[in-house]
Amino acid sequence: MKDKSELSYSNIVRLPRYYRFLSMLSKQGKDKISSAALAEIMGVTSSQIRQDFSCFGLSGQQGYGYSVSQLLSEIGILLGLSEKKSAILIGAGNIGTAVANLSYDDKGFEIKAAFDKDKSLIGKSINGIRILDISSIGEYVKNAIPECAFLCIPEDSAPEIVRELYELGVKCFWNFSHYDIKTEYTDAKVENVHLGDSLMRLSYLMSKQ
Amino acid sequence: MKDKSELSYSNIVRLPRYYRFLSMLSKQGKDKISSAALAEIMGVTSSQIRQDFSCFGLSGQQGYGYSVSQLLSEIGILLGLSEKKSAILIGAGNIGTAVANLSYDDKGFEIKAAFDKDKSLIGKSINGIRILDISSIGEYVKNAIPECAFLCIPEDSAPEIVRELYELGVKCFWNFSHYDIKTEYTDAKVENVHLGDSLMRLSYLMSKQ
DNA sequence: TAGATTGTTAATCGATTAACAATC
DNA sequence: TAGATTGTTAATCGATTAACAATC
Repeated sequence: MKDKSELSYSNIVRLPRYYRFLSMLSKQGKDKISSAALAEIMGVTSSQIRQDFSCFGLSGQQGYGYSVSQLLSEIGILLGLSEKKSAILIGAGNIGTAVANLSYDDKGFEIKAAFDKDKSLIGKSINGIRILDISSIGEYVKNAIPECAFLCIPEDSAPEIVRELYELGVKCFWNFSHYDIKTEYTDAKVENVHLGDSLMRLSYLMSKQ
Repeated sequence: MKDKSELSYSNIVRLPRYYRFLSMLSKQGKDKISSAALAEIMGVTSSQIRQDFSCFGLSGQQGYGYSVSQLLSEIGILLGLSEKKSAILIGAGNIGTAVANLSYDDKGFEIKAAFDKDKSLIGKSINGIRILDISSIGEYVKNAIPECAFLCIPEDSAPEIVRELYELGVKCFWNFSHYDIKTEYTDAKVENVHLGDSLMRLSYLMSKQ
């Protein structure tokens, strides 16, 4: 197996998709799959699957195929799904509420607290997560030391919050704002969800022709 | 300018990001930018910018640079942001509510109605959008003929709804479910937002090393 | 004119696919 | 053993970068 850090971004992007399809097969009671059969289901080439699996350090059995349960468990480990990482939610508006209500049991995260500046929300809970005053975030982070922040706030307030969090040692972000964290903090670990960009791509697809 | 349909996916993915950075420059009052200066701001190479712009059919002036307002307006046209496309929202839960509350004025869409199966939601409104009974969707679509559906429902109910919509002529989807529309309906225009996949990638980034 | 910067061609790099020997 | 399928190497394809002539 290659060093994990050698995985290219193209590889990483496909990893969760493999996990999803293999979970489905597992639920269906399948425990043996060939690269050709999986390729058919996923709409990719069997070559790519074998190449990817080889990069991921996953092996099958020649003449037989791969074990679904084994693939699942190894991809789960690779993705770090079994290590619960603590997160805080910044912004308890519409997006924040939706994010708070996702299920995190099987995804390696746990939201410990939420923060908002809206006084009317403070003290309430979403999905069992207490909403605290954003002004208390420095104090909270110093004590609780969350590993990661889910950034569900508008772009204009993002730079300030990110700076504060980063200086307190929070360097991983699930970023729903348009603020470009990586260009400012190159060593931060960031996964962006840009709903606006996604929608514009749909607009493009619908407009052409 | 090349035929629009010749744009590769790598090109399309970058298009909204250019739009965002150029909007920012425009707000700052800049109306002249060189590929080198834009590259610096966006953290990419100037070669890529010139190549992309050339693919997009955008031109500058040799020895001078590009006009921000001109780029913005042409990328806006390319993305189809000025043609309002009608959409319906399927699912008025947490994600659906968040999606209903996004601003669509400048993104080329308008949500005409929302649908849910939860009787307690029916008749209410989110952000001025009426929530209708999901069982009336066939009738609604036949009359209103929306161009696009925003799919904010769990995966298990997605296949059935997509089939119904597709057969009624709705072939464009902003898909928040994990149901793989493209493999079933190859001519559908689909933009996926897979929050689970995104979170797993973050988990991967945080787990390695 | 001289300097700057585009637009384009060619070179490089990386990712995907094809082929097939290894082997279960 | 024969058939199936992996694992890997080589070939192809596409995307990114570098270079520079064209030209404002």
